[in-house]
Amino acid sequence: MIAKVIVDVPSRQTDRPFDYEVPSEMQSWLEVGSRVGVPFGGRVLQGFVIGIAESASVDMSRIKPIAELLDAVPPLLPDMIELSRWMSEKYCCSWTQALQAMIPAALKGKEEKKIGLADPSDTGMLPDELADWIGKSDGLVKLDALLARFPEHVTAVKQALGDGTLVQQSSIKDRLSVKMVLTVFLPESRLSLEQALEHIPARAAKQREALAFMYEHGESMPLQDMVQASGASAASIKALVEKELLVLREVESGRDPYADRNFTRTKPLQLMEGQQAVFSRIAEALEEGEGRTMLLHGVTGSGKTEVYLQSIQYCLEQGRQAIVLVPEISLTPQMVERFKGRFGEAVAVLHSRLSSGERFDEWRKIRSKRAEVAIGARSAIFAPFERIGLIIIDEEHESSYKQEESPKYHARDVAVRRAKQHGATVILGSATPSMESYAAAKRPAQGGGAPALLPMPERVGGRPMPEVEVVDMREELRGGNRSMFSRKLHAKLQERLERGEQSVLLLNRRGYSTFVMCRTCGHTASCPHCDISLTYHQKTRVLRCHYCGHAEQAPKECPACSSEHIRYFGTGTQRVEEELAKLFPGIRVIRMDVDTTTEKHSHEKLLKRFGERQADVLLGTQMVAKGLDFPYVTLVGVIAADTSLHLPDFRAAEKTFQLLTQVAGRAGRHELEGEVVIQTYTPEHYAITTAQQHDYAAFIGEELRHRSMMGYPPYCRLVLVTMSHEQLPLLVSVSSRFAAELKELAEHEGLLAPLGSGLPRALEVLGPVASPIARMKDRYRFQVVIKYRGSIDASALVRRALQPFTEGPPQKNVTFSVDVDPQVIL
DNA sequence: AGCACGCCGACT
DNA sequence: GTCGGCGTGCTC
Repeated sequence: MIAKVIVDVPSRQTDRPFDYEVPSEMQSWLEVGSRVGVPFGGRVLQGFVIGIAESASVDMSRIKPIAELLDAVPPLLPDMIELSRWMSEKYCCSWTQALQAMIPAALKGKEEKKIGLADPSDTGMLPDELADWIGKSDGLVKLDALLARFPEHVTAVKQALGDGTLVQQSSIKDRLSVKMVLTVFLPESRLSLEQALEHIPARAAKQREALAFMYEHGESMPLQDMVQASGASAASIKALVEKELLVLREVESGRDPYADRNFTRTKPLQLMEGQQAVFSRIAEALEEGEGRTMLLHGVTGSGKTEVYLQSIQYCLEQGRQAIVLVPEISLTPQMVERFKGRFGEAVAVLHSRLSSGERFDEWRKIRSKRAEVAIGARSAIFAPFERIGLIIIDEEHESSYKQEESPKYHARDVAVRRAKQHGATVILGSATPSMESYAAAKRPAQGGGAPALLPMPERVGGRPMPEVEVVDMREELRGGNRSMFSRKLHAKLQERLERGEQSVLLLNRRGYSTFVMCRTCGHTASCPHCDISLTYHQKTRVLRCHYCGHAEQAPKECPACSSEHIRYFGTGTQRVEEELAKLFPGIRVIRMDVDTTTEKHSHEKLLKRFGERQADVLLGTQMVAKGLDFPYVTLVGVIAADTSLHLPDFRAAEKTFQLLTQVAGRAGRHELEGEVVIQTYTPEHYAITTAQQHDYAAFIGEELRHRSMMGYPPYCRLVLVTMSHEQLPLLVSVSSRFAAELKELAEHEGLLAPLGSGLPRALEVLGPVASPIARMKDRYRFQVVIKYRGSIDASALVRRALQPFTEGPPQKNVTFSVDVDPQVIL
């Protein structure tokens, strides 16, 4: 029995199956999808079994046996092997990268070398210390631990391994990094609270409080939580520990963060007419089970989530499982609560804030069939279910569904593919669908029938869309108002303050713009290794590069002209905050931006405070636009709508429209009516006028016209190839040779001929040109963009064009990075 | 990706 | 005369 194994080396030369003999004792356990440890080029590596065959495809004498089987239950299912193959082809990544993306990080095994004496009685020429050390730990010791302990004996160890005194044994060790958390316990033999309190001085009120709190709460609690919840200081808890009234111990970090919470079970709600119509269409598709994709276009507040919940219910009743993808940012405890409330323990939650152990636990819940619904961010699309019936992608237009590291997959596209394998239905939900999805849904389906578009144009309860006012800031300036607040927004904020209602202010600014500039000569601090400005971190007064991590002290004087007039440009939100404080003395503002949300959970904490009405204004960047639902928010203000409109990105208008629509939907979701004020310098731009009217159809009409004119998606597709090297001349020559190779291949396939009647070609190769970030980590970067129409397999073309550069020996140090369907090309 | 095998400069 | 530099080539 021969296993075809993909070995964990992400290089083009090893990106193919290798044959291994399956030892007889493994034969009944090993399956397609098993994870194994195999000898490969003198070491042991992790690999995935992608196939099982009777005989090998190379000479038997070269074949080695599998060293170990790493899991009792294969972490991958056969359909996922096929999916990973498809991914590696479509996204031009190695097969092992695609496979690795599908399983939790905890299952990324690494080789661990151990050594021991070949003959326990023969220590050969080993120094005594070494022999003692090895002898003490009955048999085998970790090689790296030994070398760390006796760095001076490296050569002796090598020699002993060479002459056979020592033997080496390798195995694959999972990196199940377990986080330990300081936890407070009640002592096992404990006094009653009354008795215990007698041991505490009467004046130590904090200690008494803390103890009482602990008795009330139960057995144990993480120290951090205890401090927060009881208001006791760590010092007073320490005092209690010293008195042996409490015990402090390190325990494995909170597995199943939701285990101790009681979710109130909810029943399906009565669907409104609009919801019902959509639900019936989904139920139909679920009945058919033909792997259809449908676009649920529902305005904000139209009750999409209830439709999701009932569709999932329907799917589960069919005996199939469901996956729900949401953008990371909206995967909040409230969101989780809605799903757990309906489906209880059958829900597994996967998101990046879990520790790798917690993630692994949730994943195992799915693999062992204890969960039937998986909800999570992008990578939850790989939830190891066996019979998927429904995949829901909420806010499908969100760019976070695209992974920016290899494999650079788009969860939406992977979902469509995976659904085909399972005959599952895909629901793409959004108030502002992406151009790609909308165009695809409008296209007549392959099998004919109605377009796969499910509209939900009305809000639940017939609540009106909020009134949106657009303020022309040029007018304000002409009227002598040089503040960043228009008179209208100022007046409305004042009103909210007087009425005790809340406001959300959005400073529409993509990326981080905290930089340093000399006001005398205009010099800006930039990274010495990358062509990019350094980001200023106010707290530490450090300038840092986002790409390579380079950090330096913020200068007191300009390095170029020695001027002391250095301007620190804050996040922008800081300036708005200052201005708010000036205009409305005593106003309580919560600022949410990269500066205030770096710490874990800070995001949730800030929102929680706002929800508890501890502030009048929530001020922030993009992140305030997503998924908030606070009943007392009756005003949403956009400080400057056009900041993202004029970026050199063909999606700038789409992103702006989505953001404005999204943020406008935050107002007046409950009894109180909401108002929205958008400030802009280009009030006539269609992205702004259509957002004001809540008119997606008008926006998309105009935007599609532009895209068609300029030849951008969805009228074509793109592949971005970025090459990098330390030496510019070499990079220039390699990148042009690559572009030439592409053109030659395309020419040969007849793709470069004009399509006739003045239409452009089926495929164009643009570049090479310097990348937008022309240098990163001391490497120059050039890019080539492939623009193509129709059903050309551009990935295959790129892979073929890449061959001479990866197989041949010359200049193999030029690294190629391929991004299929890139989010940004400029 | 590693690690081994293989041909040319500064050291005991 | 040897140790070791990392250039190319293979790994079932």
